[in-house]
Amino acid sequence: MKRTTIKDIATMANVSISTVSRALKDHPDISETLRGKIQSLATELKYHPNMTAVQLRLQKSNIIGLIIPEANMYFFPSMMKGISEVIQKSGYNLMVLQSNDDLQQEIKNVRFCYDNGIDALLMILSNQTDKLDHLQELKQADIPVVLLDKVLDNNDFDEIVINDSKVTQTCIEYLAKTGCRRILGLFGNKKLTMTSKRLEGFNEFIQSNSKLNIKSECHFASNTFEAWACVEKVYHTFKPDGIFAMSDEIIAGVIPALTKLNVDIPNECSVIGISDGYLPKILHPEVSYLHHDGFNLGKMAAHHIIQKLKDKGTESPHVTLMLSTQLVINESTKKLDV
Amino acid sequence: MKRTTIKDIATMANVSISTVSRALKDHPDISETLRGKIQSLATELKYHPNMTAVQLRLQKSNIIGLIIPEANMYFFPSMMKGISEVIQKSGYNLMVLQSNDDLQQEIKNVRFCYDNGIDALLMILSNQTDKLDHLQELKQADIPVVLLDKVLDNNDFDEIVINDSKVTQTCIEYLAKTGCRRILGLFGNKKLTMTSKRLEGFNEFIQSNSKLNIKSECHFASNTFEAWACVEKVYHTFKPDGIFAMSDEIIAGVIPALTKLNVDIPNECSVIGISDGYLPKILHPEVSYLHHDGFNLGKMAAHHIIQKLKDKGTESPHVTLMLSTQLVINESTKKLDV
DNA sequence: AACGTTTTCGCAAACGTTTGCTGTTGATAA
DNA sequence: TTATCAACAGCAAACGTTTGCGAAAACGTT
Repeated sequence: MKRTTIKDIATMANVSISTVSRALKDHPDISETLRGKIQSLATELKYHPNMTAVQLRLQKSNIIGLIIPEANMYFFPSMMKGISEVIQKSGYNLMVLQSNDDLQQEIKNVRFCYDNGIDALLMILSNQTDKLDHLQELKQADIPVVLLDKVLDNNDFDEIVINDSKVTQTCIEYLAKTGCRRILGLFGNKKLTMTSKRLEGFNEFIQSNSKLNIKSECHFASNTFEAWACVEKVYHTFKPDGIFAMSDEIIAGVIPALTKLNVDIPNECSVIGISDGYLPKILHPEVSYLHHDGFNLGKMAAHHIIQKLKDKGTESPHVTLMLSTQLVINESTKKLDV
Repeated sequence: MKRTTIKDIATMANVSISTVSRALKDHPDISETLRGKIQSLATELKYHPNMTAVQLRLQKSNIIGLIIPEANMYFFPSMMKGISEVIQKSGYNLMVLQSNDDLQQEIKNVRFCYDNGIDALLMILSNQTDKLDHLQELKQADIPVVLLDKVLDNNDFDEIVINDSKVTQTCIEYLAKTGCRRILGLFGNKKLTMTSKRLEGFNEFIQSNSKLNIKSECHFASNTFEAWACVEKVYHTFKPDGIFAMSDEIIAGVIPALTKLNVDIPNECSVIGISDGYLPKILHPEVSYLHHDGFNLGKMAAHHIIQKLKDKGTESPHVTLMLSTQLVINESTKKLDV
């Protein structure tokens, strides 16, 4: 069955299509009576505007794109929830695309967004992405872009992040304060700026607190099971009394590994991580973590990009928004003496 | 900067718009030389067709919509991966929308998809959805719709599911075979067809094996922490020697609850569930599960809908595709005597 | 009765494509 | 020379909207 168009209504009501168009959006040019007649006719015929046509005419889609590497289980669900909540409230629609951590796919996705007339783009870079050429076109077309979470140095796009270095230091500091002196750092994909920032924080704390004489060792794992394997391999050689896991994915490998090794957490070895907060609750023992709040990150990002959409036209320098964080202490670490 | 259009190219090349259009898609009407000239001009000007316009003209978007309740951590990531893999390979694009388990939002999403000219729709119903009126318009417009995983009885849409009743029976059967005689069933949202099907299977096994004299008790929890609380409350009164958890979300509550209660799994109490397979690996002890494979479900659904897209026009009755499943036995249950 | 205002509505262009049809070349065959 | 034909390219309509402008009708004012 063909979709009813404005033209159908015009024919039936014996008026021009412009009159119908105006009547449907309560334009004062159209008399009360005619307006009513046309509107009831429209609902009767179940008329809904063809957004493709509207988009073409208005050069505006009300769609905000979101490109993510993959919908993994930890961070994205809560972040997407935050984003979509805000976006929907603002009358926009969210269109989610996945790059599967593949740069070529990411480029295609950006292309797709641009060619389909999205109004703005939220983006989490893939692991492979190390420059942002594919975003220049959007920039030139004055389409707002906001990068979340993973970012690159020296880019000129708005970004919203946590202070990776600082939060890592906070974690290590906690371990140190509770007596850990042999700390194993487990990190994710080496190529990510996020990883190097967190690694930086890790090393910085150790170095600037050299009086504590902390021994440390760092390793990289690109997923849960690599992290697991890594702990199994390293534990007996390095004998850590504290482990820092830079993400949920890593935490999910560390805990089972230690459990299998029959390590007493936290008495033999403390564990702390950076996490969105869900996973730590269902693991045993409950893991201490620096709360990297995906839900709020999403909300902030969405708010920010909608603001940019409103301010469109006014030139503004790019900004970096920093999300506040919080340390949550559970059973996987010793308590601080108060 | 304005986007370059076909018209810009036409002006520069001193030919008509139609010639450019044809040249760009290698139409034989355009001479070799002119074609080359236009094509290089196009790449030089970084021309990319405005898909909105193409869509309007061709009445086809190459976009497949996917509406999900929410991007929770367990099932959706792998499913989405399966879907997007297949869809991208077929030259389509996937547009993901979330209903947040809210029927009104789901209706809006369907509306949005329809109004924006998607070619087909994949859909996981929200918990609230109990009829499919909002999909009728798509059906009438001959837009393929495939329902995944959660379905309703007596609908006339294509669906792809697992045999909920049977897989549940398989789980309970395993518990029974390994000696469990007091089985606690933990289920999700009561209103879901999925839940009642699985509950049905549960009860059916118990009843049709009455000679085994199995005592059972069933409870409902709509999320991980409700499940957790439920186990805490029920465990000491009912004293189960086997627990069936109907989903990852439930499993994630059951294991920590038992751990806190100091229950020895599986010696005091076995645990088995229906799962996508990731979570069981990182819990301790590793959980036995009936593999409900999200990745494959996604792939199947995507293949099916693309096939429907190809077969468009040819009338066909609605089908129900059944995903094959597999039992994976880990440490959380006793082994079968061989 | 003549004129000015307001109300009410339609014409047509525009958004960027695609494509059926037509028209113009130049070459070939009769 | 003329008819035929292929090769090449443009015109214009169409997809479904929105909206500036102009015009007709209705009304009020002198």
